Amino acid sequence: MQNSVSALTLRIACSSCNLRELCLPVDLSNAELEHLDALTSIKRSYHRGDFLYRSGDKFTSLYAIRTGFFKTQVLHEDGREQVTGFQMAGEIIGLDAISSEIHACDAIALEDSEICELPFDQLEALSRELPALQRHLHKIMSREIVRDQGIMLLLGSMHAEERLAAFLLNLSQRFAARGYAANAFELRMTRQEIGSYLGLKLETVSRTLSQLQSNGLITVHNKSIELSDVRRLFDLVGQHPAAPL
Amino acid sequence: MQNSVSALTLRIACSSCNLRELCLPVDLSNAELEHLDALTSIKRSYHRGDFLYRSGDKFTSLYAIRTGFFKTQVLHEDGREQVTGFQMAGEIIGLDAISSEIHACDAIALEDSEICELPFDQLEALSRELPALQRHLHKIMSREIVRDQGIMLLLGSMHAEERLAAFLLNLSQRFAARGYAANAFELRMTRQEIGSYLGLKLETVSRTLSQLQSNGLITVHNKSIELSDVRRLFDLVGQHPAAPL
DNA sequence: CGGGGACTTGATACTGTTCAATTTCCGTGG
DNA sequence: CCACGGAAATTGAACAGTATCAAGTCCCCG
Repeated sequence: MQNSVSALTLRIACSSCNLRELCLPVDLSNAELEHLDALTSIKRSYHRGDFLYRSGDKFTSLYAIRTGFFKTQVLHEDGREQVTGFQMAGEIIGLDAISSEIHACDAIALEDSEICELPFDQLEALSRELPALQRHLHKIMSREIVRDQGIMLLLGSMHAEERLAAFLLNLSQRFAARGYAANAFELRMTRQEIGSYLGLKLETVSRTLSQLQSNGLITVHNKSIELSDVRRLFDLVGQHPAAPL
Repeated sequence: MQNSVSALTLRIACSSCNLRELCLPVDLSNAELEHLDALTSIKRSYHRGDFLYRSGDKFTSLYAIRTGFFKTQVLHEDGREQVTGFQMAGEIIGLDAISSEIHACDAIALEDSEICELPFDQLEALSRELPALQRHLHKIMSREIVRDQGIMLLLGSMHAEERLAAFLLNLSQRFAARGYAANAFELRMTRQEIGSYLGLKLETVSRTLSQLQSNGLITVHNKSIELSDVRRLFDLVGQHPAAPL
């Protein structure tokens, strides 16, 4: 479930791009696919630091990430901020805004990125016609709920070292699902952003990465990470391969 | 949004029970309502401690709580457990299972409760016919995502005192939305369950409640809570009336 | 090549945990 | 109705983990 990248996302975002091989169960006729293609005609590019949307913006569309990397964050009135997720190619962003029709968080590009805009009214209309699409949309939303609950578990009951192990393993699995190396990758976010996501201060993130390195579990050089002992990383998290977060 | 109890839930769970006054925006004809009533014919009762479903159970239905109080929790392989939410009358439970078609958490009654079972296949079919219902279902799922993100913020960046203030205010608002007293209520859960939900140990929960009491913000007698100074509770959380969590 | 942000590391402070001892509450059975 | 027993809750003292404050280094962008 973790490594099964959203089928809708990919089917949609990828009819016209390079991720088709990740497309999943949704079986549609060619005619039906044409409807989807019509729905997904709006493409857009963003540079690092650009906002895809801001908290308070009116909700109109979901966004499928075609390439690149985003973060979402909620800003508290008193200045506190919490990164609620990091999203990569093939993932859908904006689900939180459906409830109030106003975006509840900011979405910011962490590197140059391309998205496909999915007008939600049209998506709903089409999913009334296509039960497979409807089911898929529901699964995507449900998966987001499961993911969030995994993070609640992490924030509520794990120590710094375990949180970072879980975080790195999660990234690893998601990269692997996209055909990239599972055990060596570049972090797209700063220590502070990682810390915000994991409920830690940036110094603790830095220290803990150093500590994982000196224990031989990983190798760190700035933003480049190598997982040297995946086995022990899983042990730390207390799970065997195929984990939440 | 927090105090707007799920309309679908209520419309459904309440056509045949005593919560009709909370029913919300979904406008349906009588014929359409009959379909909903047909969908919601399965009622069931649970005693305190009963499982509504268990992690690993096959997913077939969502459940609308008609009366009572539930908790949901995820169990980690190494014994850790995390309470992911407390649900009360008018709320929908089971959304996390849609993604994998297997329940990802346990749902346990905290007091004698009644639920209305909503077979998900039928719900999906009906929502293809009724756009208002479809939209409503989407909003319910999205609201759950927003709620979870609020808890992430709480777990990631708040101190014990702030977490408890936010927790109590949230309960207060939800009771108020159901017509119960906002400033005096009984906790249905133990200190340990509160602690698990808030990422604290039960001793810390106890100590912090005592501390809030001696500062004059609340009055505690076992499970009975009185909010003596809502103003300052909101200040603690760093928000003004109408808050997440 | 210069400058500023990002990162690392150390020393110290503080919040929450852990361990332990009591007390209180509540359901059960006499 | 009261007495009993176990779970729940409170409180204290010592401890652990993370935050905070501060200094210095590294890296990348312009």
